[in-house]
Amino acid sequence: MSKDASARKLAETRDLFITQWGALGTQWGINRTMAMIHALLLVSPEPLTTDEVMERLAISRGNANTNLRDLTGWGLIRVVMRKGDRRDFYEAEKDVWRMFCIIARERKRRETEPALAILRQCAETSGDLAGAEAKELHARLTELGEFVALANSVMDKVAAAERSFIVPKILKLLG
Amino acid sequence: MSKDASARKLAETRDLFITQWGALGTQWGINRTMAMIHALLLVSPEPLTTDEVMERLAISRGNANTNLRDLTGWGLIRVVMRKGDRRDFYEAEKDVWRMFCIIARERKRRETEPALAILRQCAETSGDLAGAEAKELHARLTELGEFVALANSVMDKVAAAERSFIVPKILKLLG
DNA sequence: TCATATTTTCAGTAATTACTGAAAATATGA
DNA sequence: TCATATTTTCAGTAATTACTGAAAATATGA
Repeated sequence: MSKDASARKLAETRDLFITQWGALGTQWGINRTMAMIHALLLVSPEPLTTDEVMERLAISRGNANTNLRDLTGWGLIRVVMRKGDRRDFYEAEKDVWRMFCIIARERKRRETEPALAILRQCAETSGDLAGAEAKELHARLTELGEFVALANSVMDKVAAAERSFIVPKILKLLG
Repeated sequence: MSKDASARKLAETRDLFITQWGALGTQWGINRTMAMIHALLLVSPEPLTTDEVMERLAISRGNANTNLRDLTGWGLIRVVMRKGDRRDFYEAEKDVWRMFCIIARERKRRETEPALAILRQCAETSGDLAGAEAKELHARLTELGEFVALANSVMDKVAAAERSFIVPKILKLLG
């Protein structure tokens, strides 16, 4: 294979990954563009500027800017500077375990914590009411709340732990 | 508090839970109505018909039907029959551990399995290419793929395990 | 088999979310 | 300070997803 053909194949593979990761993002409830930018930076050997991201994905400046900021907010990518260049360069967090922790933390924040808050509030309200039905409702909400609290604390600890420490133990346990 | 006032308070608490659970659903990437129907059935002491669901949530028949079917497909609710009545009645799965297993299984199916498929495919493609960049890409995709495979198998085992067996052990481990 | 109850489907529309393109704001170096 | 590079914001629009309402399909009992 010629050098050109090889480079083309490489670019094609990257693009395939980016496209598919984008499609996957929609399943995860994060928007396609955000997932694609993340994929692009994951497989890019060098940090990229906003303009490079725009060009590679054929998206507008506003779109690129918004999603780059969101990804930075999550901690999945970060800004790096190059001396003599005033532009921001973005690179992806490439340590898979750290990626996992970031995602776990974010999901906990967006999913289990709000659920817990709702359950506790409704359990409290229903706790003040009399009658068999109210008792049953209260019991159910309390049980759900306790379960979510448990899930919450598991996620917390898993996300905070070091990979080397925790994973083999869990696997052994589940074996 | 009078009996009427008490009943009203109870209904209000249920409605609050339903509304908030619906709002939460949107964070989880499942649609509002589906989450609301689930909440309604979770706090309903009796199984409900499609018409009752429509009325309680003020939604159309088509919407109710679609979401009831989807929830049934997930296994989060199920159809029960009453003798002498030809309508379908729906009730929620109320065992929290079973609910958790169902959600874990569904998320694995919709999130980690497709991710794994993509990573494996792209890793394979990149494995056939020559050059330092291709090698690096291949290594990265392979690493990610292995991590996702690991997460996959953990989810599998957790979802399949019995609550009483697994939870205390994990907690102790993380303590 | 037929009349009726019940569920399912689906074309059209409403609601929501994502994106563009251009203007405003900010940062940098001279 | 000013000119220029760069980033951010945002009103308007496009794209996507959810919902309605009515019609079609199916199931039930007589």
